[in-house]
Amino acid sequence: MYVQGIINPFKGKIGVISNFENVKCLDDAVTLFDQMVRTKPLPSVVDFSKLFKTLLNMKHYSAVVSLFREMQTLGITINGFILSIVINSYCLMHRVDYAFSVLPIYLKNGIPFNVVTFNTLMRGIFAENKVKDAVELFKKLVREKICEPNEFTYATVMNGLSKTGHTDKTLSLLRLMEQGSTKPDIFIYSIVVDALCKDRKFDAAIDLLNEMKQKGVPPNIVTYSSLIDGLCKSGQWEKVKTFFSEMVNLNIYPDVRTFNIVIDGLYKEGKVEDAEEVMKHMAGKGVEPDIITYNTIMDGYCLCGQRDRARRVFDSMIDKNIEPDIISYNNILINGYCKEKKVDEAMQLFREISHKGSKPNTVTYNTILQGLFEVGRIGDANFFYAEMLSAGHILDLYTLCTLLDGYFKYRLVEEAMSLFNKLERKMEHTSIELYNVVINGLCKNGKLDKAHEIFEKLSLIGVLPNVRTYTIMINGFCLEGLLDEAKDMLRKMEDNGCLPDDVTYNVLVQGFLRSSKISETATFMTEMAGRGFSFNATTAELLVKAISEKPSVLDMIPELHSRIMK
DNA sequence: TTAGGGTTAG
Repeated sequence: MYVQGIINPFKGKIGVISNFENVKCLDDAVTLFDQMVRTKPLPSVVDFSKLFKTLLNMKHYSAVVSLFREMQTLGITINGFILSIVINSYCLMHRVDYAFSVLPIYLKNGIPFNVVTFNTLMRGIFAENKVKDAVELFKKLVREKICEPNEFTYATVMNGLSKTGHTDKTLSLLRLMEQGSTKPDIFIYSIVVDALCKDRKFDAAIDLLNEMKQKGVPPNIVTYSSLIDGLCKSGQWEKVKTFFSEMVNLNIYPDVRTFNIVIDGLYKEGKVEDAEEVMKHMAGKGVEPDIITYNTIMDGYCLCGQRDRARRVFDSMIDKNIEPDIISYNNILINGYCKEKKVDEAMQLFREISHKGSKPNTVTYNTILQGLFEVGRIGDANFFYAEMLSAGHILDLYTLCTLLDGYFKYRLVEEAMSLFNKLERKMEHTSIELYNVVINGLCKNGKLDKAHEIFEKLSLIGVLPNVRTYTIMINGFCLEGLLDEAKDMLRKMEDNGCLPDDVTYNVLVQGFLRSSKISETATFMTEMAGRGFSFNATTAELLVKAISEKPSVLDMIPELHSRIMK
């Protein structure tokens, strides 16, 4: 029994007290809804919005929509709270078009739009990667004074921008806010710190952290976790320790998320023992592992080639009554099968998952798609992609990159370009990562001119090349023996404030070595050493080859000499 | 006394 009628002695009428905490699943919610609509007098609109919020939290977005329609059919009063929950549901279903179609309902019912309406819509637009549309809406709100943007508005826009690679714009908005009346709060600062870390601008992130302290907006657990994540991913373990201690000294205690971040970082670097040490520390501090901890551990073991151990962890999870989720399946079982090139087993498991109560998600599809391409089963990959589309699955950037990369890898340039052109026309997925795949694919298939053309177009369409884009172009030029162009590109990237990384230098060195330009190779190697970058396997192989063909190479490259001595 | 913002998986 979820609804209890009680007499409210002050108002003298029957009110409904609903215990929404008892609503555990979709059935409970629908039962409660049915009871509510039959109660006389009707429960308040507040009760209905609480129920809708509960459904939203349980991710039953389409249920929100259908119950909302039923309310309308029954002529039950609605309000702005309910409408924004409906808009949010559509947005979370990646149907921002339907979300917009809710706007006329405001007008019909005389409910004014407010800043929440637009914040929710903007988040939905960003979720579909329509950066330009979102920014346009933001500007329109400000320009036409439709509503006053608040901290939430800025947070939404800045998060959307940073997640699509526009860290610089995020930073300018921060500075703009500091001048204006809506001052940046802890959410805003945390978004910028995270953006800077994802952009590998750690010094800037640390500067901002200090700036926060000075401005009286002290960093919290999220800010520190973001920074620690960035530092883990870039292998700066000393700094990880520093900030870990710093936060504890400030009485900000690492939570399960912080620990998961560190454990994940350690496994990704193959530091299994350190990861286990951190887990012990975590247990000692009384922080309970969650499902993500287990998934991280399993993923970590798989990465270190200890797949059997991961399956143990899998079993122990079940023993501890922690239900494996779709990520557990994705990370260890499906991904494991795919890595072992046992795609049929992966497919079979994929079919079984839904019977076990989990639902394959986009990552599941992407993993299998990638697995199929990996073993060259292009026809099956296409078939699987079609299945994904017809099942109404959301394609993410990874899906598209996997498809394009797969096509290019098997020299299916026309298929790749036709898919890319279709995507570009829709202009929904303008992300540098997607362009990187296309530019790389074209370069590797001997279509440097076309690749260059797309590269040049990037700035016109507002997509910023990143270090990988430049490296891909440099590699493209090197493959064609156009070493001057490769060097020009290196200069260009530095002029544009994009610093070359170890991959860039390895690519350059390989290009010059292949053309036997030893003295220039030596120059780049010295630069590499100065920046603390090391050779990768391919570079080392080429070097060995060059030396065996011509031993004097060794003397021409002093840098190499000292390294070999070491 | 009901709506909208930040950190971890491929």
